Amino acid sequence: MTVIPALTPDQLSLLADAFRLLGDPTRLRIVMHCMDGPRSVGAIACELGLSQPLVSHHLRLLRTARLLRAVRQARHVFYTVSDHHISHMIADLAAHMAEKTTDQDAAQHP
Amino acid sequence: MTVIPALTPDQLSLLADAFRLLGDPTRLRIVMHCMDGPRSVGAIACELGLSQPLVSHHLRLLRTARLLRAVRQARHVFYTVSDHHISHMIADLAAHMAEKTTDQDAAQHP
DNA sequence: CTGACGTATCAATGCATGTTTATATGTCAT
DNA sequence: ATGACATATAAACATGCATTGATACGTCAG
Repeated sequence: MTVIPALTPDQLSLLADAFRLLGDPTRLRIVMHCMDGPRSVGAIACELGLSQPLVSHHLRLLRTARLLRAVRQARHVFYTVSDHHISHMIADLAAHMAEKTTDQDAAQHP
Repeated sequence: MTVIPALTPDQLSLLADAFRLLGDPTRLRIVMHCMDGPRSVGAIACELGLSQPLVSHHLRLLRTARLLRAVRQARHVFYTVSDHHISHMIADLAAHMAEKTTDQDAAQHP
């Protein structure tokens, strides 16, 4: 029973957008990969086995939503998780999933 | 730079699913509404101005993903957030959004 | 300036999913 | 059992979006 600070419709929309962006496995992998330190677009594409345009597209979405931050360095653009809240939240939930892999079929109807 | 406990593909998928479910504004409203205490399907539909089948459909998804927990009581089925991690995570990010509503257009390209 | 490299954009496609309408299942009173 | 209420399911429709392939933009070396 946690108290929520009564969001405006705009804030709710932003919050949902953040969750929605993290809801795609490809994007989630990208974000989590950027949590280990700054990564260039090409490095992400290579290390995760994704096409470069796809990575760039997702990075644009994540950057626009301020989940990732871009820094240009010579010809490369390095991406980092922009906010500690984001990293912590993902890490917490990831840990929670990692320990609680009882994984019994979750389809019990009341 | 937060460390992630190296998820398996299954765990990654589950994590992304959780985020994806929270990524829909309607579902997010439902979940946040259930954080104030147990709510029946009809109450949720009425108080959030949604159709009953739509609420039931979303509740099914949230229940299957173990984000919400259902308890039958007479003719009513009450839904609650099943895990403290979930509530805390949403509350934290909601607070983070609520304070950081500078809301300048986030489209600065490097 | 020209070429090579890294990144970003664009158009097209195919699949996933949120919503509605109608109907079924289940539970309690009389 | 019958009727009323609460919830769940099904089919149909519409929309959104992830992915690909081709191409354009920007940056540095020679």
